[in-house]
Amino acid sequence: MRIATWNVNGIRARLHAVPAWLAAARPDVALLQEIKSADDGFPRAPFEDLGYRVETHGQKGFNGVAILSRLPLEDVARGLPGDPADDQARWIEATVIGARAVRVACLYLPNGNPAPGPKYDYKLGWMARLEARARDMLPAEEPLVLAGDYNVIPQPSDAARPEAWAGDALFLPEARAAFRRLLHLGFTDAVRLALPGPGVYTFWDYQAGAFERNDGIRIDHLLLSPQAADLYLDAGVDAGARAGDKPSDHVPAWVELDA
DNA sequence: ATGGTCGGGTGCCGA
Repeated sequence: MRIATWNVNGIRARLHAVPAWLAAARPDVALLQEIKSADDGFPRAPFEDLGYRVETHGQKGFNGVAILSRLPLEDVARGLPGDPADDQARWIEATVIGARAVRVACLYLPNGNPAPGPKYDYKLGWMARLEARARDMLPAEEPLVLAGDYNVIPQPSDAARPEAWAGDALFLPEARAAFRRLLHLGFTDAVRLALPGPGVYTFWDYQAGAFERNDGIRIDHLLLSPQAADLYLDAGVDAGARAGDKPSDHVPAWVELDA
């Protein structure tokens, strides 16, 4: 079972790039973030025509997440628990029925800039709720993949120019510590496992020719529970997706499980 | 030090 995560930065703006990538890469499951679409505005047909079921948790204009799956889905749940007042669409989870059943969560973690400020507070609060949700899910001892745009640069080696990110909400100590707390519950960073060296990036700013200069950061992650890590086969990043026409500012990251 | 680029809720906001 190959599971990919991709912040598409607007699904309607990506109606060439995303179906073309799915047709070429053929992941079993694609977890999409920043669809920037309400549920009833999501263009389902191009994906259903490629054999994918479509489950969305959208909102008008910004945010929004979706699960595309060529395998059956069960027990779809929308919204990160822990704050009934939070109406931002950033979390959807489902069980994928392959040779093994795998629980997947698709997340779009808040950016948090400018920091300090209310947006950074919202980010840290959201990360505390994410840790609580993970603590709730782990005792089931089923293969679990928490994947998406984490908006966290885990280490200096995950940025081409770490000094440029000092003071940014993606790289501040509290956000990185919250990411480590999540990892230390027992998760494996799949892309780090496959590609431990520096220079592996999933995002390049649209501005100032960042991609051409390879001035990137690694902020899209696939975290594997112990039972999912036991099924790990391979992982990677498809940086070629940034080179086509009208690309997202993020590229897909993926993991292959023996499931 | 400044400005640079996208997508969408639009002539501004979030990233």
